[in-house]
Amino acid sequence: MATGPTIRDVAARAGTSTAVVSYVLNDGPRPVAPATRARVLAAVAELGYRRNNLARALRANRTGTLGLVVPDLAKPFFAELTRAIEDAAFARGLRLLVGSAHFDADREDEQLRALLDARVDAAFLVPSQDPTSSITLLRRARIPHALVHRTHPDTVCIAGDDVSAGRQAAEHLLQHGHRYIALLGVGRAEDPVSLRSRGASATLTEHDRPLPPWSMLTCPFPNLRDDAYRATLDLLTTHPQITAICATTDEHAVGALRAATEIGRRIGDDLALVSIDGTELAAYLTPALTAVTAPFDTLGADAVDTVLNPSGAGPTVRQHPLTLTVRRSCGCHATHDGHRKS
Amino acid sequence: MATGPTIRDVAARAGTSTAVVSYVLNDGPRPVAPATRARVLAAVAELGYRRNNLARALRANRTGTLGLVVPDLAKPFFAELTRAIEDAAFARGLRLLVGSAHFDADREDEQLRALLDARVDAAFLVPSQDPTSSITLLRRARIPHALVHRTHPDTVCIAGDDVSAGRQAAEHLLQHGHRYIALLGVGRAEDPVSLRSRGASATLTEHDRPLPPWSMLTCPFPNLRDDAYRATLDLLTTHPQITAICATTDEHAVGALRAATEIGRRIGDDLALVSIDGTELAAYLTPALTAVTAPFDTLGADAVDTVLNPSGAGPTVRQHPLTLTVRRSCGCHATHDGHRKS
DNA sequence: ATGAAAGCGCTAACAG
DNA sequence: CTGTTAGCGCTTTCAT
Repeated sequence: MATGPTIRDVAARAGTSTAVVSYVLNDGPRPVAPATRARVLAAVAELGYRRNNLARALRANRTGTLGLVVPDLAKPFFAELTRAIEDAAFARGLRLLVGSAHFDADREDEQLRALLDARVDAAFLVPSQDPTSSITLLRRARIPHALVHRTHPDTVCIAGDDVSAGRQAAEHLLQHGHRYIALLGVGRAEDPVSLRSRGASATLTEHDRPLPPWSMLTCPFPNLRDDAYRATLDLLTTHPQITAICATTDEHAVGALRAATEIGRRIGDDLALVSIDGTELAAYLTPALTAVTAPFDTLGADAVDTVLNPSGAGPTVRQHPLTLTVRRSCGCHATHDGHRKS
Repeated sequence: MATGPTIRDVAARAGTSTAVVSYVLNDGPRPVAPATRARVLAAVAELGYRRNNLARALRANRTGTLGLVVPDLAKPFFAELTRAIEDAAFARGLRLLVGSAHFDADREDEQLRALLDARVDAAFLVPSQDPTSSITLLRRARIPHALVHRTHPDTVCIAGDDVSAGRQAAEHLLQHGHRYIALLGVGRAEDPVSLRSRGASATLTEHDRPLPPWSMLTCPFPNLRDDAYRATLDLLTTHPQITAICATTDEHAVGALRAATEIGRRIGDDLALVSIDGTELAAYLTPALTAVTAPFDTLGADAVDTVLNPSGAGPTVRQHPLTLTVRRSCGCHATHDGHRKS
């Protein structure tokens, strides 16, 4: 409650008006004489004055706060994305409000409304399901916003180039000489899993290694890990000739890794595995996962910059390339921290 | 900029005053006649009025926002803790502002100041290093706050019972009949790693299995994983008689798992491993890690409740028990999702 | 270059 | 039970 000194106290101590103090504090919009400015700054220092951002926000209609809603803050991918966005926001002097939607559409809606009530300057959303109604909500709130890690024709989206990521993963496996390759993924509509699957599949077809239907394993959302586990167990049992697996997310890969291990196949040795995402989890696993890695920091920075400059250019999808990080799981003899050794 | 309808618009439409509208909206502090209340609510609905929390906050000196600073939002433990705290805050109608300190004291200080500038109602901190100066900052700001996952005599702390967690881990290993047990941990001062190490060590000593000095592996912070990897590699090479490892965090365990695997020891088979933390990462690994699991949701809920009711009782440490989750890495033949099978 | 003053939208005395 | 009104602390127009 001891709200500390106000701009009036500073003005009084500096022997000037609140207007001038404000000009000094904000470097404008009007000029201030050097001598006055010095007195103001001295007063600020002596009083330990800190501006009340609430009042500022009310007046300026701008809070300096951004908002982010993800399906689950604790999942490695979203956690890393959150860190990246927070870093970018912090670097620009902004704060970040976060919320988990628990993969639930209603909860996502509530979280979004909470952000709007908090009067965030802009909002980011990694939608849990079909983003249509969320986009409508955001549009009606007339607040700058962007979809992250997911695209939709009606708004601005910051995403990875997932089709290319799928291609890279498949290509790497092809370079290893694999002929029997399975694909873990095939999600809904235009989500990353689906795009990556499409890219991988296209590449395999182009190299005369079309995926037989039985080797395209569909894993419902959001129990990716366990679904991938079961699907892989099944596949390896019925089709032992498989020598390589392309996982469309690290979670899929985790499930595949467990299934393969239980069945006695050694990943990186007699079974190759390449993943897509490249969260730190991929580096943690044993063997470390070769993965097409998402550019988290770039995504975060671009997301923040994009909502900060509402170019008004209408819906767009800003795509950022993912890059291959070679570790052990593909069979390359790389060191465990990702540097290729042979 | 289209700030939407204000309380005045609602008052006008309902044919009453702003005061009454406010009373209706806040259920007090004064009573309102049912008929009037109904008219107000109708007006609110018709106008799609949403209260401006900025103005409310400025007036009430209460933002409805909590703040959290952790060393790294993307690390599994902190990510899960963040989710838990956000869930608890959301359940109580509050928002959460987050910040990463990057394990840096100065950055932590900046993040804390950012929270204060945002006028959060209360703040949580998982300190990156010695929390003394951060505590001073928080105290001077006269804002309710709590340390989480770390204790300090000068303030209120929400933590796990880490000594007991260490004991539980060691006991489980002893029950398996292991005689040569190594300990991965031994952090600084009173941090969780150090407390867990102390607990484990005490239990081993009490059971006449004191840890020889060479089997207590110190892993500097925050490169736990790689340090644990190197330390374990070293230990297993020089002391192959070791049959069990007690890791004080999941990150230590990840490093140990990799080292053991590279050296040809099979975790859960000819080398037992028990970890402490129990993040989802533990369940993801192959083999799944038996771990003494932190009660994230309880910690989050208690943290929020504690700062919301500043009991004024002065510094305390509120301790919550961790519980053993048996999976594969200890040698128990549990199913992969943690249910004990034999 | 500076000061006075009008609000931003809301809450809560204070008066009926 | 309800209306009037004074601010919360700040920014910014309008004077000077």
